[in-house]
Amino acid sequence: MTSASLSSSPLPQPRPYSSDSLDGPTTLSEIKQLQAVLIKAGLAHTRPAQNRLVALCSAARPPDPALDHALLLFSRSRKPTPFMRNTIVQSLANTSAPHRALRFYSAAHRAAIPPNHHTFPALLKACSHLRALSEGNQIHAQALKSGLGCDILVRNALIHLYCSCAALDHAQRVFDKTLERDVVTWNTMINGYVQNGLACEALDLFRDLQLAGVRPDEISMVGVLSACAVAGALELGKWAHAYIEKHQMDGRISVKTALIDMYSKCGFIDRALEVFESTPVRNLVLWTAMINGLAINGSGHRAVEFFDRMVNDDGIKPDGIVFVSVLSACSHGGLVNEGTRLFDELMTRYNLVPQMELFGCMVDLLGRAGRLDEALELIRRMPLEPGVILWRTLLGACRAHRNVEIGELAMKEIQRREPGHHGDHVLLSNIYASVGRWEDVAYVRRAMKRMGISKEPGCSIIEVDGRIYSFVVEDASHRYSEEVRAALERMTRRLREAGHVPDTREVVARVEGGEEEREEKLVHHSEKVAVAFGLIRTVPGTTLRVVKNLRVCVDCHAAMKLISEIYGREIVLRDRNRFHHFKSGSCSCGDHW
DNA sequence: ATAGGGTTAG
Repeated sequence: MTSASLSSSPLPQPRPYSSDSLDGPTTLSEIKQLQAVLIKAGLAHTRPAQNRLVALCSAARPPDPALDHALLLFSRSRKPTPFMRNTIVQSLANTSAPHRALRFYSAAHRAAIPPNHHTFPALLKACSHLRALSEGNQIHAQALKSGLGCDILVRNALIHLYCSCAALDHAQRVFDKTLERDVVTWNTMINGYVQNGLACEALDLFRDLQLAGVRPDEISMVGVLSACAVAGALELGKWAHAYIEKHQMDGRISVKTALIDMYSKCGFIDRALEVFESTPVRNLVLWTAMINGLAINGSGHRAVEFFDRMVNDDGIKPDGIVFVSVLSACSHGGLVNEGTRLFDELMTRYNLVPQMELFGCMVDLLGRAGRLDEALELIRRMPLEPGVILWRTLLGACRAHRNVEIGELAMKEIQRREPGHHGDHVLLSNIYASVGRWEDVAYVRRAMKRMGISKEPGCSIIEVDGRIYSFVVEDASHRYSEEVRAALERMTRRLREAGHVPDTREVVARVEGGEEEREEKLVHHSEKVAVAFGLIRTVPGTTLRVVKNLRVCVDCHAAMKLISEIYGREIVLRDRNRFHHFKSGSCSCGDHW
């Protein structure tokens, strides 16, 4: 094969900037041309030619037709090579039907064709995609039996498998027993922790990587940035950014994407925009990160603007994911008309079939805007069987708009599908509380107790001097240090002096507990403890950044506003869904969350 | 010679 033989066909041009190109190197028709040339030259049946053709198929875009062609080549081959076989397993593992990889392998296994150290990573990858822990365990056992259990590729794939299946203890065990770790080993474990929401563990592991004298690469840095995004750790994220620039690792679009995501999720939207504007070539994922950043930081109009820019200026076709972001921007910003327009275009202009999540966005959009009847109508008329999440979204909207009637209806639907989810009962209780129906509040709480439903403990983290401190509400005052206890007491006193009246409507305390006990619970809400800690550990005027795992309660929200005023501090509080920027006594969310 | 790890939502 010569390059001249393909010179008339349009070969993919080298990308000027990004190494994460969206298009594969070759199309199927180019592969077929090459194959024709090889046949004419009488080389088509040689091993290198067959290997090369299959490899090209597996790298082609769009992959599926090329993959079928690879399977054809394989079936017609008189003597398929292990390379062909492994490449096909690999490609099948990366499709939307990864179990085909396992089936393909079983056929070889039955024919007593031995696997090699490239077979197992591909099979394990298929299991990772399928979250198939037991199949993965079997393959683990086979790898050990084949004597390939020590191979670094196999071990890395095993770590990846266990992380994908949320079996972090298994992953950690394989990691610990892997003594000759390479950078991929570290990256797999770090990203595994991040993907399971364990940011602190991921960051600790990154420090271990450095202590072990391993040089982090771009993917290590993506992992660190994701961890910072999860934890809301801006200072560490800035450090990582500086490190990336110092070592010239900011060329990849995935690094830029991770930076945008990190700054957005740390509430530093201006820096996210700077990174975005400094990126010359943008793809869908990068745009999505930016649009989502605008969405969660409350810039609804700009999110829609960026979405239009992406489509019109860059000619990028949106997918379901970016639609989730832009529609959630619309619902937080109350942009009902824009949201409806986009939802229509989703089908008419982009030929996408809306999935459940997108109906969820629309229910949220209508519900938040107070158009509860329309939201209910949409759920009833949608072509899919509405999932529990849609009803839950509607229930949340009923809380915001104090609608008992539709709220009760939504709750019934939820209970039929998934009883025992604590948040639903809390929401219903809050709806009753918001209209003063205290007997019903008490009833819900008794029901929760009877059903043995407990509340997920609130947890807040705050970063001070590059270290992350986390505070969990469950074990109240006796677990705090003397320093934290005293700080919390002082802060509570100052709040009272400034006229803060505890608002216990959203406290789900034991019914027999009196008002005093419920007020006491409020004091110990984790975001208050984190802020009290931040107030004493940072110099006056420093912005406090807190990340909470649950939605912020009405009392904490009011308290934060007051704290921002009396202490002259900005507080950026990220809750389960969104940001609250407290400044001079008010909040960016306009008290709607 | 070719075969591994990463980014966006919920």
